[in-house]
Amino acid sequence: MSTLTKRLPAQEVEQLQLEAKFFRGLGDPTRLKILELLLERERTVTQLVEALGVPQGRVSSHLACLSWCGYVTASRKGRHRYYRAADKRVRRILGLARDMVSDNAEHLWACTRIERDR
Amino acid sequence: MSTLTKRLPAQEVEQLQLEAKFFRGLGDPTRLKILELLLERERTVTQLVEALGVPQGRVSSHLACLSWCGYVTASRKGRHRYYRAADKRVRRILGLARDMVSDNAEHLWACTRIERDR
DNA sequence: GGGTTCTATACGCATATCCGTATTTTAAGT
DNA sequence: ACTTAAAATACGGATATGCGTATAGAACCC
Repeated sequence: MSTLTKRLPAQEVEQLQLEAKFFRGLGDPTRLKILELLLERERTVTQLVEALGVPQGRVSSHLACLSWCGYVTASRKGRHRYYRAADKRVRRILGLARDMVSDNAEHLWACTRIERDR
Repeated sequence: MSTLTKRLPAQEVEQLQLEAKFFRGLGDPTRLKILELLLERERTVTQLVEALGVPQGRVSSHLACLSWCGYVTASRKGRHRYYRAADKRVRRILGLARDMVSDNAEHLWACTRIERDR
């Protein structure tokens, strides 16, 4: 349980937890790359595996995560399952982040305090 | 080392790691609340401690993290140190996220796959 | 039904990250 | 210089999360 409930209404804390979870959905390089690829065009799991060189099971897991968070949607076509970026807002968020990161790259790179490298 | 280097140039992987780290900076409810408070107006650590009911050391740690990531800036005034949100883009990112989350709250809430509750 | 292809899930391990508590550092005020 | 308020950092413990590997499920074809 979050310590925040000490001062904030439970409902607001829940909302904050959801948003935090949402952002953690973007907190992994592989998921970011997947999203980038899906912003170009829809793709199957197998195509992503090929493009990324990451084991299939892991790609599926990451897609599940992205899907729960609402970043991607999927549809079946025959034997395959096509994934695509869910929303224009996904592109906007990634764009803003990329902007801010490039304004701040060295600084961010040096950060070893709470977030370590991965 | 990320498995991504198997297919992607090291430089691109570094960029993705930075962006992921950047988003993880927003992946905590307390930090989100701090940002929200700092979007209203600048505040000192002590004021944030009071508003949040969170121990001072932890607030400082979270601020350090937010600062490394470029979400907040600080300046001294007398004995105090005032923190403020760094950038209009911070507000935009949080706004977009809040939108997407509210469109997807139940779904996101139910996600227990990769991201668990905290 | 059996086989094949594509995708999703499970499990154990290693590490990242958050928390509680205590301590150190910084700088203002006297 | 000494005191004190304000803020930053340190450390151990607990949990979350990503990875590797293996396995299960689903849809299609014969």
